[in-house]
Amino acid sequence: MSTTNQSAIVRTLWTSTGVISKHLDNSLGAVHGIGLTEYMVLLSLSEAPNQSLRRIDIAEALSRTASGITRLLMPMEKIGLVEKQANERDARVSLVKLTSTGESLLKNATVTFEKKAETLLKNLTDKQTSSLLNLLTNI
Amino acid sequence: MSTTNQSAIVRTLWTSTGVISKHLDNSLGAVHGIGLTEYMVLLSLSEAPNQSLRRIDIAEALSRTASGITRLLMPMEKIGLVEKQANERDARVSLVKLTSTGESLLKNATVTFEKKAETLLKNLTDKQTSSLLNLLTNI
DNA sequence: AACATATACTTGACCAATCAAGTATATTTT
DNA sequence: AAAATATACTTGATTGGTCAAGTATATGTT
Repeated sequence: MSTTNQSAIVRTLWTSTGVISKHLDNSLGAVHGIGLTEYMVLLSLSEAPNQSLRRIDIAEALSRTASGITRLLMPMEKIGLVEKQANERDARVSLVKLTSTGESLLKNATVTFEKKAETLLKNLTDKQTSSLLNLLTNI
Repeated sequence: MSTTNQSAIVRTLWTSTGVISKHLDNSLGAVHGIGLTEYMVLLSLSEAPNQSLRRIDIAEALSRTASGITRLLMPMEKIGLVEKQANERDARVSLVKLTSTGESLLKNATVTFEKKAETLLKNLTDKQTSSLLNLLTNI
């Protein structure tokens, strides 16, 4: 296989993800006042044990830097979507926990997210969708 | 099909593209001093007739705003990768043309790009690769 | 011909994220 | 136990991008 094919994948991945992300970001922003990255933070927290994570873990999960996460969380904390918690065993870490406010916002935002995702991928058949998901997780 | 599946695609698309983009951006930056977006600009220009495009067309191609493109091109012009050209028929447009410097940098950068793309997608078989490309272009 | 609207860009103010450096705490080595 | 190193985070400076508003030119309408 020529590398050209793989380059083409990366290129298509980059452009299509760019378009998709912008649409989602705009929808989430307009309807719920949060960006796509913030949505991903809430999602990560909701799936974590005790709905709380260390900042680094969030950074890792979203492929962002620790400082990026610090800055991202500040306004989220201010509007009460997440809250800080100390870690008893390690004074360096400050855990981030999903609040009930954050949880209910996430629930609503997920409706928007899913609706938008559906329209963005409406060109794919059911079979294609699951096959695509399968391939992507293999990367 | 549940929308959950489509959400999962978008999510996977977002995270994996994020990781991939960062790797490519770092490689291109370290080796050739340009970012991934700049690489995409050069690529678009190289494929355009007369290797020149209007700023808007670049913006369109990369899903960026016109002002974003203006700012992106400034340093590229300064280091001689692209050059401004007037359009005789329409004084509003300022065409962007790939220079020979830009072209040769693009050629080198493409080697890096393809090598990196190959290692990033090494988990996929040939069949999977073409099937993935096929699905992505359907979006 | 004059006026209104649309298009192609640029600029100022802002935002999200990065990197490099700094602080505080934990862990490992000697 | 002390010193060196590693980890978790924060902060200042910078970058890449956005949006809103402005300028210049082109096109459509009366």
